[in-house]
Amino acid sequence: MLPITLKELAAELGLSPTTVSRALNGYPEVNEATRARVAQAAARHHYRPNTRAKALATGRAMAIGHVIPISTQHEIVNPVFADFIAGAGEVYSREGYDMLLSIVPDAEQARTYREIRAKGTVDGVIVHGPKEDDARITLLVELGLPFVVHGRSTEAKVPYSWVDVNNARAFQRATEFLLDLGHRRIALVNGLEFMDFAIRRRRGFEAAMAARGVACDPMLMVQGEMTEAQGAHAARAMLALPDPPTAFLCSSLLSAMGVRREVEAHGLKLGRDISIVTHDDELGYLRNGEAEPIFTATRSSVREAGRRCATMLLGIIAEPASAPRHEMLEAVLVVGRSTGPAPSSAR
Amino acid sequence: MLPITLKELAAELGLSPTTVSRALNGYPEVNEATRARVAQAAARHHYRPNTRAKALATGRAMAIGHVIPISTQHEIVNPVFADFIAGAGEVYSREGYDMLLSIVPDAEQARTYREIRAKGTVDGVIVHGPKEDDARITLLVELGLPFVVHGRSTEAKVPYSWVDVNNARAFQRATEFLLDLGHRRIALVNGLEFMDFAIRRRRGFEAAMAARGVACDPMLMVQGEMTEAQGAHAARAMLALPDPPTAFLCSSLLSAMGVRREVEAHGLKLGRDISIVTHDDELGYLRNGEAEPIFTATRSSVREAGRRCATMLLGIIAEPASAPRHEMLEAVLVVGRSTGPAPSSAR
DNA sequence: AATCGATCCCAAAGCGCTTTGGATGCTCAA
DNA sequence: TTGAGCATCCAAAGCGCTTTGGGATCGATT
Repeated sequence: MLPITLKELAAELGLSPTTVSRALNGYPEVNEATRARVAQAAARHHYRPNTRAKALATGRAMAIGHVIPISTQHEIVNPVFADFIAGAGEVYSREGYDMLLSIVPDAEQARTYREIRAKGTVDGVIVHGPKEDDARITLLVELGLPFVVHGRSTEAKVPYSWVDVNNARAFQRATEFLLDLGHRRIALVNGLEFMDFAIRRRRGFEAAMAARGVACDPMLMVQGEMTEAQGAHAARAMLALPDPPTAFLCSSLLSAMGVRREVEAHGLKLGRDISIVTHDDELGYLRNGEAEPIFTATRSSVREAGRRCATMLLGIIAEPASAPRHEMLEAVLVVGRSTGPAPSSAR
Repeated sequence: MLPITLKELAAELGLSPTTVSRALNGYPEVNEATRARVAQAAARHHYRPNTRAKALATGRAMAIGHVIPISTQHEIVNPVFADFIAGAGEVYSREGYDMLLSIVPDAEQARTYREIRAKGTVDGVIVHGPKEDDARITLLVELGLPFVVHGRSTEAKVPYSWVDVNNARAFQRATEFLLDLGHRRIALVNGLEFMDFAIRRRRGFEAAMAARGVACDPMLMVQGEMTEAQGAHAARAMLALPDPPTAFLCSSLLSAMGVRREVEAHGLKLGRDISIVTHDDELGYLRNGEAEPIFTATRSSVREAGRRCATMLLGIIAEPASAPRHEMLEAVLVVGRSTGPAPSSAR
């Protein structure tokens, strides 16, 4: 059962394809009575214009590309990606856009963007997981393909549009919060520090420590893929130190869960013996408690970020000549049961 | 900087578009010398045929659609989805296909498939998250859109192609394993039981219990969104029962982590006081330990399932008249540190 | 009665590609 | 010498849609 075409629909109605097209696209030069007739027939047949033909005729693909980097060593897809996509997808489907996904090893990113541009399958792209100095940004500017970066690239030399969480401030505040509770031995369990967000988080942490004249101990700072295992490993190693941390600052709920496991395995009690603050992306399947948060956390919805990115990109596509846009999301610090005053003297 | 078109390329080479097209597509009726010239020029200009035009001309979109249902109550995107997509994406990019994503509330599924079909944006679709009696299957058959279901739909009345894990057998074996260890009070922490996989898992569990003449206690069976919180909740409630379980069978690593947390919070030791077996989808960011598994688990890579589904679908598209295809993946039971003999008498 | 504007509709071109059905030489056997 | 056969190439149509540039029709205006 082949889908009905515009021409067939026109034939059935005794109209020209032109008129049917205009009727359906809301042009004024068509009688309201015939427009109604057309609309009715279209609905009856479940008619939808063929996207490929429409795209070819209009020059607009009505599709947005998401190029998801996949780290070649670990073959891991960033777990925030599903939620981000869900947020962006809401916006796209509301605006009649399709979403095109490419999951591409780091090494092939440039080639992929070139191809996407040449093949003309999308009107714009979202850049995921920017590094500190990300070559994709220059490339995309050069290619003239509209794009929005989810995150930033500190070292980028050209202006570009982005939506980002204020990672530095979030981690600075989290650190201050722990310092205020009397903690001095604070561990940082961070993401991979070639990722821009991870660098900013570390800087925020360091800035807060420096401002209070507390030294950062390299032994208490790790980076890595943000998994449960990472958190557990880090905690195990650090708790075995002669001068172990009294608090952990984690970049992800999964890491925090790993830390918690190890903490409890040591017979220590969370919020009394050891404090944990974590960043919380508010992933659908990984909630930080319900009404009351389990972990004290810097919270920022990655799904909302997806919505914002998509909205911004569609705006840019609608107004290509406009200046680069930026949107900074502030994480809120929510206090849960995982933090408490530093254990006074005893150790 | 607009991408170069076939016509322009032809003009530059002093050839007709026809010849250039044939040269690039490997048709025999073109001189090898000119083919080389064409190929070289194409490479120099990073030429790629415009997908929309090509699709329109050939009638093949060279794209596969994934329609991801989003449960309207919880707004949760199934966490396995990222890994599945990654697996499928590998296959697509290798075969020159694009991947189109629609994230759609349950209620709009039918409309979405209709639209996808009419708009002609894809050559086939993957159906995610089948229910016990899934209307999408009949609809897709009726629409004549090639598809593969990831999972099965027990009550479906028409033949269709699927790739599935043998969920029943996996959970049956897991249950037998626990029974062999002497457990009798076994709790099932399942996914939502309108999902086909969850039903099969329950049946496997029940079959194993029945075969040993052990009664299933409804108080020890819960279903729900498979999150850490779910596991913790379930465990808390069940451990408070007068006759608490000695073992938990979980449908997801996240649930299992929740159960573990609650178990440890009760001062019980995993593998000695309480056993846990879980299903493990081998998600990239949620590994069940490294060399040695943490949880005893029925393991089956969802990423591999993605690869299989994609491969099958491309096969069906290449050979549309062929009979429905099926592929059953067997989960392996890996033994970790979370299981041990049922605590003898003491309670 | 002739002109003019609206109003409503249509023919045809074009988007960038593939593909059908030749056209043009050139070689080689009869 | 001729025509069959082959190797190479090309013109043009067509995929399903939008859009440009009119063409009717008709009531209103002069």
